[in-house]
Order: sequence, then structure tokens, then C-alpha cells
Amino acid sequence: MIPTHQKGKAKAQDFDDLDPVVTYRHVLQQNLGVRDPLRVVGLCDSDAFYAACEMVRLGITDKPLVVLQWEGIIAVNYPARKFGITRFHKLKDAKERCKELIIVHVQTYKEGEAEPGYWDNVDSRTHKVSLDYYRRESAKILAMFKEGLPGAEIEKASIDEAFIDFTKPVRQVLLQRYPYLAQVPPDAPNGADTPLPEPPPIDWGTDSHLVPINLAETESETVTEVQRDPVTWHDIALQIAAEMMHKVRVDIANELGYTTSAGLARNKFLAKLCASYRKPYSQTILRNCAIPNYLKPLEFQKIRFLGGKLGDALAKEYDVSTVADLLLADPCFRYLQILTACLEEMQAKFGENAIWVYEILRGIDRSEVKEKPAVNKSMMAAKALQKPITKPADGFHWIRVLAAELALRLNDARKERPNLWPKTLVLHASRGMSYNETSRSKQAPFPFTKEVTVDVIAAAGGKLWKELVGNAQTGPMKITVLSLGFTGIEVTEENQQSIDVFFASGIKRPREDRNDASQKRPERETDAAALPSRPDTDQHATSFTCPECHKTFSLSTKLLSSITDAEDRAQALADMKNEHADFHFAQLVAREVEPDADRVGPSSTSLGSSKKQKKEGGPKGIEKFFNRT
DNA sequence: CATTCGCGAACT
DNA sequence: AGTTCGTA
Repeated sequence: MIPTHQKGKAKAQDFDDLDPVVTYRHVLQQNLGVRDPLRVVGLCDSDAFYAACEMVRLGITDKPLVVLQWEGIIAVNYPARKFGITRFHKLKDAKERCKELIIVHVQTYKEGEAEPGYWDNVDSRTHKVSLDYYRRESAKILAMFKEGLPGAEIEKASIDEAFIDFTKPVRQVLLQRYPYLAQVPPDAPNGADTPLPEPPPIDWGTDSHLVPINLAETESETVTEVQRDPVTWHDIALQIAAEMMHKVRVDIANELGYTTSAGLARNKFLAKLCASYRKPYSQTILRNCAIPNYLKPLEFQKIRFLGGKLGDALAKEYDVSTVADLLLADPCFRYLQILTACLEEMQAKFGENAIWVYEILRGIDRSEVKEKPAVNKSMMAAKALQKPITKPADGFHWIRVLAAELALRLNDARKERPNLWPKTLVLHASRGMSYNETSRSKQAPFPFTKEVTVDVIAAAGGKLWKELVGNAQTGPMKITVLSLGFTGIEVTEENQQSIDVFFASGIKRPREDRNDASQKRPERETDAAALPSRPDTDQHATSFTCPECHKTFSLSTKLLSSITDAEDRAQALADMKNEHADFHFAQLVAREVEPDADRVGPSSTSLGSSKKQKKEGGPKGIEKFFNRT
């Protein structure tokens, strides 16, 4: 039966699981996951992160500072905010508001420079911004979370924020502090399913803010006045988590110099929401009993994932702005019975999001805090060109700059995890980014190489470029965004050294090879090294070393698994050698059209012979480079 | 009100 | 394999 609704107010039963019964079984069970009634999630984000990074780097503590990206302000520290400076102010406006303003431009790659740096006069026509410094600082913070919160699940949510699921470590402390919870009393009427006894009074301490339970209550009231509602065990859990959160945050501030703001609540979206209740350098607890009054007047577009298209669609459909509005706007949102009844209609409007929104509006969020793999699956570098590219030479130039960044970042990642292998390289070019003009991409397998250099990436990227613009017969190109990236990045337990392992794991060897399997094959490095001496006779080769640059290339595992015929495999290897020859040639062409772009160079031996090749086979070679399929 | 850079995933 | 989308 569906209760009739009361106009003008979201009713209490819209929020119906705020004080769930917690039993001994709940406390003792470990795998309740998102349904754990004592679940506690935190979100911690760094205050004005990019600006803070620059302050730490420059040893600035209190002065107003902004971070610049070309002409635009992308970060404003809190001292500067006191002058009314915001993002999207013009630099000139900002300077007028604050005479002492410290202005830092983000790191950029100068053309051809191997590493990004803080240069005096940056120029978006020749430089590319690098966010690498911030990535590294971000990693330091994340490492401190992991070290300081053993047992907690930690999910990096963006460069400056992370979700932390405190449920497990909090439970440990809870059982330590209140050991009687670990024993079902002999006289418990329902055994393990008996509700826990009344919790003790709570000391909220002074390290956290508490979201008021009633709107009328203001911050000026003391915590004890504001928080009159009966204490629950979930409140205790929140407070224990708050202690843990506060300790790491203080440690981070002391050791790294970054102030953070955090929120603690029973799920991710509420943690994220209340983290910004007070900023900077503070943390906020949202008790379950405070949820309804906190949510009702809130603009729902401020909720995570409702700030985009979905939120717009909801706002437009019902012409409302707050959570309470939305709860009243459509019967479907009010009661689950109706929602399921008209699910079809709802899903026509909002797809699978209908139920999600229904739950979010009443403070429910079943999404998990899930640790991300240590390395990203993709890595890309992009450049927006205010003046669209028109010549191929420009393309090669920017590809080289992007390749330089990728090389640095990949090799950086490999310091932690050698054997990191980006399986494919993708080149993406767009025309007109404001609208949905054209956008094309091209990808190709990326060879496993121990040394991933700018040259290898740039040459492979050059090939992709050739295919991309070669196929586009649409007059003169006007590319406004160019991006180059790796996808399918994985750690290979054993890299190309262990080709035999692939065969051992079920992939058929070529017949000849199987026949004399006892015949010893050259191993590892020597395998590759031996190849050039008998390049056309060795049917078993899966890798080769370039005589020019002395780098080793091997057929991808994908290819190896699909090609079992020895002859075909030899052909594939030959193709790869040809392609590699093209690498050198593409690089040569890029240099020729862009003489300044040779700062990030290969070894001098490679350069030397390339020059030679240029003189000997110039135009013809160019012809080949541009016309080959 | 927005730019640029970046990442994952869905869709075709 | 290539394109589009959503998000920060």
C-alpha cells in the first residue's frame, strides 16, 4: 500500500534506514560489504591542490598564489581567495585585486626538451603543459594513506582526492574498546541476532565538525547542543574513523605540507558531499540522523554524478533544483513501489540511473570503495592547438613533443614496475572541440622494448599520423586537438625473455620447432642478438635487434598466439623490421621538416646514419614514407 | 559562464 | 578498431 504524500514537504519515510538495528551478528560478521550497518566511508581531498603543490615546492606558506595554464588561472590558494580571486578570472583582474599575487605557470615541455620544467616565458604555440609534478605529489599523499591506514580500502578518485573505507579497521578498534560486543551474552533473547546494548555516551572531540541535525541550529552552537540525538553504534563507528582520518591528515600536513579536507559518512556520496562542509583543513562528520535535513535543501546538482548530463536532464524534466523538490516532483521518486511499477517509463527518461537516483535522494549509495590497480590502463598526452595544424610538419612536431612526455612518464612508471608494457599506441586528432566536429583516431600494436624512447614512440606515432591524415581526403587539415597515448598497459610477469613460456602455456609451436624441440634454442638476449647474423634463414625468430639503434623488438604476444605457421611468423617479423626501418625514416623526415625538434635525440650513432640515409635516399624515401599503406 | 588536460568505459 | 560519452 502506498502512503499518500504530504504536499510541500519530503516525508520522514523518505529516509527510512537511518537507524538500522545492529545485532551481534552484524558486528561479528566480516563480509557485509556495502550492507554493513556500521559501514564508514571517508573522502579526503587536498585543498587547492595544484596551488598547494607550488607552495610546497617554493617554500611559500601564507602568501596569495595562483597557478596559471597559459592565460587562464587553474588554481587559487586560500590566501588569494581572500582577495576574491577565482578560477576563470583573467590574470589581469587577479593582479589588480592583489598586488602581491604570486603567479606560477605549470610545468611545460619546451619543444624537444626531454623533461618538463618551469620556464620563464611559456608559449602555448611551442610548449605543452605537464601535470607530472602534481601526479607525483598526489602519489606521495596516496602512499601515506595506505601506510597510515592499514586494513582500510582506499580508492584514488582523482588527482587530489581519495575514498577510504574505514569499516574494517574501525570494527577492530570497536571490538577492542568495547570487548563485550564480541560476546553474545548467554541471556540474549535471540542469540546472535539480538540487538546490541545501548551505546555509551560519545565524545565527539574537537577535531571534526558535525553537520547539524536541525537546520535552525547553527555552527555557533556548541557540539553538544547541536548533537542531541541519541547516540548510535554507527555514530561511534564514525567517531573512530574520524580519529583515524584526522591522524593521517595531520601526518600528511606535517610530512608533506599539504592541508586536506575530509568528510566521514556512511557511504561514498555523502562522504564526498560533507567533505566540503568546511574548508580548508578541516573534516566533517555526517551522522545518519543528520542526513535528511542536510540533503533536503541541497541542490541536487551538487551531488556526485548529478553535476553533469543526468542532473541537467532531471532539472529540465521537473524544473526543480533541490533534493526535496525532486522527491516531490515525481511519484516514481517517492516510493519504490511506484518506481518499480513505472520503471519502464523512468528508464526511458533516465536509463538505468532511475533506481540509483531514487536511492541517492534518500542518502543511500551502494557503490563500493574499490582500490584501483597500481598502474593506469592508459596513459595519454594531449595538446590543444588554438591555431589549428595545417601542415604535416606541425603534426610530426607535436607528435614528438607528446612522445617525449609519454616516454618520460612510462619510464618513470617502470622504475616502480619494470616489465610495464603498453600494448597499443593511439593517435587521436580532432577538429573543433566545442562541438562534435570530426574526430578520428588510429591505433597500432606497440612493440615490447626494454627501452622505450622518444624516437620509438614518435616514429610509431608518425606512422599513425600518416595513416590518419592520409586517409582523410578532406582537403586541408585543421586539427585543433592532437593526442597520443598508450592503452592496454600491463605488467608482464615475464617479458619477451620468456617467449618459450607462451608456447609452454598451450600456444602451438611451429611444426619445425616442435619436431626438434630438444634442439636447444638460443636464450633471451642472445636470441635477439644472434638474429641479425642469419636474418633470413631463422624461421623461429620472434625478435630482432636493430643494427642501427641496437634496440630489441619482439613480436607481440597477441601476434604470437595467432600465428602458428613459422613462415607467416617470419613474415610478420620481416614486416616489423620494415616498420622499424620506417621508424628511423619517419624520425628523419620529422627532423627535416622541423629542424628545431631534434633536441630529444636518439644516440648519436642513430643520428649519424640517419643523416647519411637522408642524403642518399631523400626524396624517394619521403615518397615511400608517405605513400606506403 | 568557461579551458585544457586526462582517464575509463560504453557503444558500434 | 575506432568513436563517443561522462567525469574530474
